[in-house]
Amino acid sequence: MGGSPCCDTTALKRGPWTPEEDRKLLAYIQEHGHGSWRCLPENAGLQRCGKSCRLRWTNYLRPDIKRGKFSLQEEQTIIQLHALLGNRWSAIATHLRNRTDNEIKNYWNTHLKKRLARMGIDPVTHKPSHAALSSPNGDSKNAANLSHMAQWESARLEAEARLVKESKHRQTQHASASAPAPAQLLNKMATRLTPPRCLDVLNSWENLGSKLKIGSSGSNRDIPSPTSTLSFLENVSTISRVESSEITGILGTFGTEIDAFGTQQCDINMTWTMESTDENVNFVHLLLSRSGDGILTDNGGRDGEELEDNKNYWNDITNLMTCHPSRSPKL
DNA sequence: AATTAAAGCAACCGCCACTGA
DNA sequence: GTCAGTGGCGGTTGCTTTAAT
Repeated sequence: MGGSPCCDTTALKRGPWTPEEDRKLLAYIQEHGHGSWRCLPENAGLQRCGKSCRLRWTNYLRPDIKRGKFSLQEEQTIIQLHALLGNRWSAIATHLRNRTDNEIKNYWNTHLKKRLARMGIDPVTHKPSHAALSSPNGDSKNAANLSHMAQWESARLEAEARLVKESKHRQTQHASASAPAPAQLLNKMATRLTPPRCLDVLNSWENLGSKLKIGSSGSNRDIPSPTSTLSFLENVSTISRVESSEITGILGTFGTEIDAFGTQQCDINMTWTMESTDENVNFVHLLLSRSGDGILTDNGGRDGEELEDNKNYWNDITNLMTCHPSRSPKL
């Protein structure tokens, strides 16, 4: 783990943490909180620098950390957010409860990036590789994808420009740090001027989902064993001239940051991911972007533990789409 | 069984943003 | 406005484990 140390470490230990060090750090923080990381090592009796203690706590010892295999839902969320946010691992981590940015980053680099590459998707740009674009029967689908991509990109870029203008004003109004709302997330993203990214990956992931639904060879050990009727759909669509209050009605009960949409009529681009069986809708993730200003919101990815009546939830969404048939979803 | 290569991941560093003096 | 201290983030390293030969 190369490079020069971050501080004077002549008397400080480096490298892997021992169980005894973990115990000391855990016990100290549980009793006193971490307070100043700089002072913590001495107070806790550790021969480590504060930075090392903070890293060990945030990436390993924190009691709310979820460890182990990533679920299919988590993988999809990471890919979708990476398409929007790029390598903003901490921002992505705020959307995956109990996963650390470091763990997500490692998982992306060791699993997802390679898998996307095998699927013909450039993991940096999230655009299809040349080979994928020139597939014999993909022209019409790609054209539709490009249309949606253009809508998303347009909305996102508009939002970035607008939010850069507003950033100074917002900074004075949002002095207290809390979990970032999607608009705040975009604000932070905008200040770093991320390169344009697209959402072709969603469609390729859909293809993977379709293969999984049909296949029973079990060759892909990364995917949880499906039930006999598991279906998995992803889509991007645009609802025209919808009252955002209609969407509020659907999402409001799940504590969504729908307030960002206000109450006026607007065009809304909608990306959704769902997983269902005959009996249940196990997971629904909605990502909405208002055309014009590109304000984003989502439902955070709702799973079976959170959705009391998943089928009704999904029915509400599909009914809404049906009421706006001009660009209804391809189900 | 031994060796080598690849994968996984914890931990590190440098940089940057924020805050208060 | 400037500067130092601090915490957080993203990129990277290198040790350990697993798979392949």
